[in-house]
Amino acid sequence: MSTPSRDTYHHGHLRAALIDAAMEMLESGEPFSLRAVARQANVSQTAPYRHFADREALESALAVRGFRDLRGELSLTGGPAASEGELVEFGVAYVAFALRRPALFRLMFGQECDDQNDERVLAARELRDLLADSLQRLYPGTDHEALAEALWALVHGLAFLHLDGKLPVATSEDVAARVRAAFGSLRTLGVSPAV
Amino acid sequence: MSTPSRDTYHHGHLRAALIDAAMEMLESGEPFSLRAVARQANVSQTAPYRHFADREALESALAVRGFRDLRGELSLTGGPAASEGELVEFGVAYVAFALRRPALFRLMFGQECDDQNDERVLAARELRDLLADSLQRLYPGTDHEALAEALWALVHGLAFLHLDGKLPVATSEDVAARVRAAFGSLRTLGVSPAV
DNA sequence: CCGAGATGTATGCAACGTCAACATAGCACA
DNA sequence: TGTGCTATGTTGACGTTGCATACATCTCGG
Repeated sequence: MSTPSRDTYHHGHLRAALIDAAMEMLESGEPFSLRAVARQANVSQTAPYRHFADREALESALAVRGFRDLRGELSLTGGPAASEGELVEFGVAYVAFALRRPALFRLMFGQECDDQNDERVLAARELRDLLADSLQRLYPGTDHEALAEALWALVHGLAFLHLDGKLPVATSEDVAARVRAAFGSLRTLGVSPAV
Repeated sequence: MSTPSRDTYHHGHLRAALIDAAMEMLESGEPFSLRAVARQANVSQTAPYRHFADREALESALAVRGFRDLRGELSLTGGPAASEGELVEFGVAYVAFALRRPALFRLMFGQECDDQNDERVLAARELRDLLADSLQRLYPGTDHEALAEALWALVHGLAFLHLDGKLPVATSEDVAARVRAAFGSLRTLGVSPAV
């Protein structure tokens, strides 16, 4: 499956095969290296350099796929959230994604990344737009910029803190409940005396 | 300064010198390696292994110092926040720390860490306790757990998103203003229809 | 004063990312 | 049908990393 027939000198789908192999290793927990990826694709150690300038380029390709996947999981319909409850579930799905595919999530966010990679920047932007559209629909007339940042940061922070074991946790349902509780608790701020 | 007199065979303060050297490299942007750190401390490549079991142990030591530093910057007095405004400034300081010492912050959070390292776990816990104490004082009778998680996640997420360049940004004052705006915008949620 | 244990050193390994030089396959064009 | 160009894959090598083992040197308690 992952190893196309290698009876010809030319591989044919090397680029895709490399991404597949790298993603597979990433998901299975082992740290991926260019050499290991090449090995998995049944190809010489330096073959990847025909398709990726360097390791970072491969990582960006993985990140792009990650962003697309994440967006797909947030919004099953592809559109923005239609209710506040749905918005909260976006957050739940975001954190769930991070916990289910931790290595990929870290790769997408937890490191200095190539900001020159247009496709990668674009993919991240799509995610942000989905949230912005949702907020614009749900809270017309408010400061979307600030709210979008706050909510994204909230779920992003929850994801990372859970990932790092900084928050005590058990099952994935437990995590989901905590995400909802976090959203709910913010109302405490709203009804308290002004800053 | 960072290189104690090396006129004796035994270094004397090797452990501290190694941590200093590593921190210095980290702050100055260069990726630190055990070998490079040893070089900087004017010591053989394997000498660090007398003081740190492996690379991760050194990282944990750096992380511990980072947690202590961060806690000190959040609360200048050492105590919890006395007002909601002060709490917001905790958040501002948190994000500022992350942006001023990005490599250290990433080391503290942005990677799988050694949860077996007691000192490291403890240092992280101190941070969490500071927030919990503040909330207990400011909002008696609420669900501190959830609110603490939410607020920590908020600033943590803001820090990471800024670090990753996912949010457009300019000066550090700009960032501070955005953090305050993010806190403020959460009130929007509070006054909106129930979930 | 002397030997045991703490501390630092020398050497070497396997794996990594990367590069330059070379081999091969398939397509464009005659 | 043939010929050569270019994209693709291979080989071999360099310098780096983390780490382990065997060895040298110092310090201190008796």
